[in-house]
Amino acid sequence: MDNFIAHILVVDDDDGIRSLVKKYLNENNFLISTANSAEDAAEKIKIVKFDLIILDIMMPGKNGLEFIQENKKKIDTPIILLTAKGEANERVVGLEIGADDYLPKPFEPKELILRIQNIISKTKKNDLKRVIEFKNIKIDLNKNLIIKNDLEYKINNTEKIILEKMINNPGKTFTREDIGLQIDSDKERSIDVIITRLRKKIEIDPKNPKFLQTIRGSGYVLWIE
Amino acid sequence: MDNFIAHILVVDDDDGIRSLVKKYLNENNFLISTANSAEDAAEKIKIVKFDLIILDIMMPGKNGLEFIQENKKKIDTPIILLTAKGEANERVVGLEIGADDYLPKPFEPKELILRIQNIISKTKKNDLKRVIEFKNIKIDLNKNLIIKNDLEYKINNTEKIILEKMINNPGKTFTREDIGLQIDSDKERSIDVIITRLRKKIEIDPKNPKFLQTIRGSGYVLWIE
DNA sequence: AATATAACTTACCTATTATGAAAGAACTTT
DNA sequence: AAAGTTCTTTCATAATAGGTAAGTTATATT
Repeated sequence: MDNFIAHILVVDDDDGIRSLVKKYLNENNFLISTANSAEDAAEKIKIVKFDLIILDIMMPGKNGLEFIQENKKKIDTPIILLTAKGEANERVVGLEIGADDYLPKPFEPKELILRIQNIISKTKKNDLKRVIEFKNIKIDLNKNLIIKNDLEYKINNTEKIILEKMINNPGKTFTREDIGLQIDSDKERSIDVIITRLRKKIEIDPKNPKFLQTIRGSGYVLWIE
Repeated sequence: MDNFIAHILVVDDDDGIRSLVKKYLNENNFLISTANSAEDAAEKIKIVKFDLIILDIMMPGKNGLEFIQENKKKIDTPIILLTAKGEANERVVGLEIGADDYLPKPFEPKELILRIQNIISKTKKNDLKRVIEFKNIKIDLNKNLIIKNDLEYKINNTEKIILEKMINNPGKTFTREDIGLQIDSDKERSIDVIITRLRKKIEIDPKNPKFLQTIRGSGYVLWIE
C-alpha cells in the first residue's frame, strides 16, 4: 500500500475539488499532497520534489498562470492545468508558458488518470543518469568525481548541478540564463568562469573543448558519445 | 511558397468549420485536404499519406470514434479529435481508442496550431535531417560541423540556418531573397560571400562547386546524393 | 568581338561575444 | 580565528560573425 506510482501536488482553492481529486487519485495508487493557493504551492515545492503538479488556473490571489511563470523554470516538474470550460485563450497561454497539458473542466476522473499516466511515463522513462562514461572520461555524480586519464577531479555542487542537467540533455544548448536559474545566479560572467573550470576537469584539451562546447551567442552544450 | 510543414486531413461535416480551419492552417504553411464524412476520410487515407488527421467526433453517418476504431491500427497517422465542449466522456473514449490529442470546441486557432506543432514535432523529429552524409562529406547540424576528408570545419549559426533549409529541400532553388529572409539580411552581396564561405567548407573543389551550385539569375541549390 | 550583367573572391573593418587570469568577497570547515 | 573553497568581479586579450568594398572572373546579350 505504500508503493505509490508518483507523488502529485494538487493545487486548487476549491475544497471540494481538492478532496475529490485526492480521494480518487489515492485510490489509484498516487500519493497526493494538496495546496489551496499558488502561494501555498510555491512553499511546498521548495520542500518536496513532486513528480507532477495539477494546477487550477482560476484561484484567488495568484492564479495558476502566474504560478507557472514564476516557478516553471526553476523546477522541472510537469504541470497539468485545470481550465474552466471554453477558456481557449487560457489554454493557449498556459501551454505557451510551459504547462505540459491541460484538462478542461468538467473532466472525467478517468481522463485525469490517462493524462497523468501519459505525462508520468514520458518523464520517468529517461530516468536520470548519474554515472556516465565516454572516451577516457568518467563522470560520477554520486561521488562528485570526474575521472580523466585515471586522474580524479572533484566537482563541487554548482558544477554538479550543471553537469547533471547537461548530461541528461546531451546535445541541448543551455543559455546562460538556463544555467543561471539552476544554480541560482544571474551573473553571466560567473557562468563563463564556471564553464572554464569545468572544462579544465572534463576536457582533454581545455583550450579546444570537444565535449563542453560554446554556442556563440547562445550558450553551452555538452556532447557525449 | 510550396514548402509545407505538413499535410493535414481535416474531417468535419460542417462546411463552415472545414473551410475556416483550412484557411487558417493554410496561412500557417500547412497543406490541407478535407473530407466531409468518416467515409470520405477513409477513402482519402487509402490514397494519401497524411501527417496528421483532425477529426470531428460528431458527424452524421459514422462518427469520429468509429473512424478511429476502424482505421487507427492500419495507419499510424496521429489524430487530433475535435470534441463538443464538456463532453468529457467522449474525450476519454477517444484517447483510449487511439486519438493522440483532442481539442474541445470552441478553440482558438492559435491553440490548434500549438497542438498540431506539438504532435508533428513528436512524429517528425526524426524525419528532419540533422546529419547527412554524401561522398566524402558529412554535415552534422547538431554539432555545427562539416567533416570533409576527415577534417572538421565549424559552421556558424548563419551557415547552419542556410544549410538546414537546403538540406531539407535538396534540389530546390533558393533565391537570395529566400535566404535573406532566413538569416534576416537584405544584403544580396553578403549572401554571395556567405555562399563562398560555405563552399570552402562543403566543396571538394570550392572553385568548381558540385553540391552548392549557382543558378544564375535565380539563386542557389544544394545537390546531395 | 564588344558590352553589360551577374557572381565570385579577397582583404579588411567593426561590433559583439568569449576567454583567462587574478584578486577580492562570501561562505564553510576546521 | 585561521584556512580553505567557491563565487563574483574586473579587465585585458582573443576569437568570431558578418558586412563592405573593389577588383576579378564568368556568363549572357547585342
